[in-house]
Amino acid sequence: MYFLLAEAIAKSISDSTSATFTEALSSIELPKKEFGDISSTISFHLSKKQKKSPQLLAKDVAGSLVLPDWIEKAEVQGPYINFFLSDKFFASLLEHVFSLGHNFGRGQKKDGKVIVEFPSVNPNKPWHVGHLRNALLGDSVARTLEFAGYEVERIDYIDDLGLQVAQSFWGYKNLASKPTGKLDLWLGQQYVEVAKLFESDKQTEVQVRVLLKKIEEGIQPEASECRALVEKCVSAQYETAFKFGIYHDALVFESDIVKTLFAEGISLLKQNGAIAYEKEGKNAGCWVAKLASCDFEALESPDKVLIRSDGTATYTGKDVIFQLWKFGLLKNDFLYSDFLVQPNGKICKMTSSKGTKANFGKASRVINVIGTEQIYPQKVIREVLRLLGYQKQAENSIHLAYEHVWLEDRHFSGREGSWIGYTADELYDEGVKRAAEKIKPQLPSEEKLKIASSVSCGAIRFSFLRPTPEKKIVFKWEEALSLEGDSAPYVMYAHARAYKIFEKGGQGKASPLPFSQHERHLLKQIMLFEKIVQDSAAQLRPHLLVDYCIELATLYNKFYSTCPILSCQDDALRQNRLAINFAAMTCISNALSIIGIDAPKTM
RNA sequence: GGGACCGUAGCUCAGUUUGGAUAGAGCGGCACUCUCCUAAUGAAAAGGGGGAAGGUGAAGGUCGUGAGUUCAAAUCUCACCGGUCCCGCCA
Repeated sequence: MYFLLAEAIAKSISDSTSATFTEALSSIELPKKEFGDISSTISFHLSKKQKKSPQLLAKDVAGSLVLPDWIEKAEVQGPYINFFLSDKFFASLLEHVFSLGHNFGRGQKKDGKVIVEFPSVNPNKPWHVGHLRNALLGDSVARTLEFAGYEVERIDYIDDLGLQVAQSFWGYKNLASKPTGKLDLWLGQQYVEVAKLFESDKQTEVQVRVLLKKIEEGIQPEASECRALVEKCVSAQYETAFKFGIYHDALVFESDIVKTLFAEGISLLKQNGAIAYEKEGKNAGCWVAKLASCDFEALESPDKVLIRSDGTATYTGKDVIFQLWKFGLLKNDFLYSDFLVQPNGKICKMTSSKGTKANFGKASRVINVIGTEQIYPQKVIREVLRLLGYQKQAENSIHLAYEHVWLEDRHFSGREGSWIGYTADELYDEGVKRAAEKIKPQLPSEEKLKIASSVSCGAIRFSFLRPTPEKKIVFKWEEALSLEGDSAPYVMYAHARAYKIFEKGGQGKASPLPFSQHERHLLKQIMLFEKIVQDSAAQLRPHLLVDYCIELATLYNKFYSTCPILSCQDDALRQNRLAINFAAMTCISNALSIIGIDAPKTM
């Protein structure tokens, strides 16, 4: 209803002034609540054209407006025109929320598919809190886009041909210790050992390189053994993912990209003239993208090698080919088999040498969730697509860049093992422990565990999603697991509170009785939900929803403490308040679901 | 050498993409509320000390610095300062 309201106001402004509808619409703002419910700065824009003072114009405009019945009155304050919403508007809003229920806020279906690729963690270690940030960002962006009306596909890229995996695989085959406990954790710890050996012992290095070459070339039995180990490791990583409500549609293995897409991708690159063969110089024998020819800053390295002199592709070369696949620009396609059934009931598929065809890829927009350190290579991918003539796909290649999670004085390194003690699993478990201490002791222990799990997941999601992605996070246990103040439990508790009242009093019935201050403020926030969903989807910034939830819960709590509901004697008023309570509950629940947090009935 | 991002209250961060009214939260700290102790016998607490789940209130700001554009700048432009990252046929 926010959009309808803004359009209605813009229309009445454009009808009675020289402003266009678009100008009028862009002049609509949300003022501080002391000034009014919604406002327009149109007089500033008009004053430029008409050479009159904005103050005078504001008066003229406000006097001549024909207002829809959703608006009680328009008031002029200096150059601003402030509108006050009518009780009728709020009653309609309540009916609107009632009729949509858990679809309240959902955007209309939009054309085209969006691929979100995340978190693409190397399959030889457990997720640490840094990987978790990537995964939560990707998951929340995917949820937001879905709720906003887009078709979304969640892809996870599995680099099963890297040096890291070869090192872990070598250790798995050659070292004395055998896996115990969760496989990803064991592999990660072992990788630290192997990496040291690899640095110090020439023979180990040679053996690992030989092994790497074998798995790259698909030589058996090593290639199959390694693939099996990688799959087991990803399964273990996904146990972690599921605790946080993170799901995927398909895993794409690098080995399958090499087998299925490479020949076609490379010939496409060569044919198209987008990349050039270097006969001499430092890149002699390589195929190189000449980035200086497009409007790439000339000062960044203008030549980027995509195909090495030995005919293999560089990282960026592979990424370009994978990106082409994501947009459906290659003829060859993967086969898929089932990877596993996820707790949400959906099967996660994986690319595979045998299996069936599926309709993954062919997206109109691709969002890669990758750290800021890869801004340059991601930009190269976009430019190469442009060189290939895929202008539109280049524009729709989006790098969702996020800053890393740090410890006070160092960053996380898989090789050095600085992540040990900071895995996503440990964080989650600690969160469950802390949450359990705060839950009503009278609840049955099974329910207590369920709530503690939700609270832990919620608190962590909140603390990782709240800062904007480009902000570095210094990891601190107390902050990551904060259960007080601006935190998920605060919002979850507001929902539980509303649910209790709903359970006892029902969902009420809205009527255009005069609404009190606190009721109006709460309802206005509910009205904004649709706008926040669209803003958040357009900007790929889930933290807007996090902030929205906090504000919503705060306004609900003010309503709760100032407007008695169940004890209200006046029946019509009671019904109205029950309706507000129900609408707030619906809105909190819907908003939380987009950022992957449960809305509990009790806690 | 070049480029990108970050810098807002003591701390952690919103707000910058789309310029607009008095720059917002949370945490912490402060005051009050509550409570216990403290006077040669008893009551009493101006003043002092301790505790605290909660509640209430107020305080806290050169928006990194300086210039420019504008009726209007945290927001746009430029320069500078501080921090981080990137600029391989590596991974």
